[in-house]
Amino acid sequence: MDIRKFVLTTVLSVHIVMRSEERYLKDYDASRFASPIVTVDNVLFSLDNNELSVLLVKRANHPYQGTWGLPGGFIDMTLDESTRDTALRKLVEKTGVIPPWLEQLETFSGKYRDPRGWSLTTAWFALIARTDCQPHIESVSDAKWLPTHQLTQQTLAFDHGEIITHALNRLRQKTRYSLLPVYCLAEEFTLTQLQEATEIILGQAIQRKSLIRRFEASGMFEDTGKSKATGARKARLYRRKEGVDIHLFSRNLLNDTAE
Amino acid sequence: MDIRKFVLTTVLSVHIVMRSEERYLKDYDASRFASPIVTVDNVLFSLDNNELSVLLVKRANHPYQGTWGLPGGFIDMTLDESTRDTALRKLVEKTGVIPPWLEQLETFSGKYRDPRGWSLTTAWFALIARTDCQPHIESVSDAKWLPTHQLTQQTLAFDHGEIITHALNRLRQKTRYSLLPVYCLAEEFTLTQLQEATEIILGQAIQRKSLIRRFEASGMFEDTGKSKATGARKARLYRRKEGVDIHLFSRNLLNDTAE
DNA sequence: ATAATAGTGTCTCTGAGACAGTATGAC
DNA sequence: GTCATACTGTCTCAGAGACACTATTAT
Repeated sequence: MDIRKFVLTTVLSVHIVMRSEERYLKDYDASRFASPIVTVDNVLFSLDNNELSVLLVKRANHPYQGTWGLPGGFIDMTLDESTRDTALRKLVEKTGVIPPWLEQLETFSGKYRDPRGWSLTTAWFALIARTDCQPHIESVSDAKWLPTHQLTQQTLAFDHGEIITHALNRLRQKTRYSLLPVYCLAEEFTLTQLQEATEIILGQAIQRKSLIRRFEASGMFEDTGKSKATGARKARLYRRKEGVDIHLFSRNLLNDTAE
Repeated sequence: MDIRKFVLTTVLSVHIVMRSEERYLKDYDASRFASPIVTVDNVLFSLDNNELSVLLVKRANHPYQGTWGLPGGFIDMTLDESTRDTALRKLVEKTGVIPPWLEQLETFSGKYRDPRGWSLTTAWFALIARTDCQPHIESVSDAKWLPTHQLTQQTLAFDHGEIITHALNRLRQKTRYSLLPVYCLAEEFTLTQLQEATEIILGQAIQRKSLIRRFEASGMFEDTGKSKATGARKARLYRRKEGVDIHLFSRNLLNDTAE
């Protein structure tokens, strides 16, 4: 960007109208000012078949009609109290359930990212266990899971490919200093499942011992008392404690791998 | 939020109009749909007099006329190619210079945060050396620096107090795993200045030795060959290397202090 | 010389990496 | 018993915390 034009920009002289705020608000017409197109999009990740996938929906409307894109849409100002509500509403429409992890990713904006004109989308990043949403998704014909390693082959609407890449980086980074991948697992899970989830996301093996140390130090989990057979010795089943926040560690895993 | 209402929400039946995307775009009228009020705000931090301060401007217009708030405003869709441009344009208006650090913080949205109605603001987080912008700011009567420890006493427009709190948390967190505070220093700086900046931001003393280890390991800086007298032994002056990205460390400082 | 600030050497301590060793359960 | 998977013990190693030590310069 050429920033010199900004340096030369002078402060606009402000026409101060002297009237009460009350009266000002009464007369205020939100449609007076040209406004960008505002949407909300979700990057929902899930694990299955040793793959990390992202949920896509086929666009029913223009622009990019028929192209795959992220599940999202316009804010419903009567239903939604914030863009978080919009994100949740759209996710529930497509998956039938509330994802156990939802955080704001980043807002993408620009003159050229939407053919209709200047646009802005607040992107959210979510995790879910595949089994918790698979039945609902299979009932909808216009939704599919895209394995992230096929991202480059798939043409996507708008800048959704770029948004997914940002979300992937965030997921990988957070996996190095938290146990975020548990939110991709079923309610009750084994340490081996958590290890596999972590390894799929990071794309490389980790030390089980390091995972166990963190698991215990986090204080986030409790033993269900149950165990699960997987062909050999039975593995203990854990669950997340009620109302416990995610624990952030002060060191990263895999700190040899350059950032 | 009551999420049951979302679970009950059914997918709207989509009226698929069969016409070419080209024709669709030609007929597209962005003002057809109700849209939230969209703005961009900046949280600009700076250090002076052993204090971390944030830049505020007195609002010239309704709503909150006369109240202090963050420097920001509407997107100019002809000037700005993205909200980053909007953020920069507003910062240059108020400070006269481009800040050496600018990153997106978060987007705040909601039905009630602006009395005019449903609104959304993309907040940006910036750092600058006080000396680089002080002359310009002093020439503008409607701008001031608010020391962050006085945040609770100051009434601010909209949810700007909350936004500043988020930015502060981000700054403190990043200071623990990077050398972000250098962006609050002049072009040429001493290690002691960097240490003091870090300590002001974190609100506690750090080990100079740890800072030096990180400083050397980061590869971000070069010796200017010059040095600066401060009353006793002269301190070496360093500067940031041209075009070098910020280095992220794999461990945090102060990891005793609970997250 | 003294005081003050700049910078070094080196020990401890935490937690990740590595990997050998033990436990459990299906067959 | 064997074999596969689950789990533990314990060593090494990087880098933060702590703090004593040396270096430089104005007075």
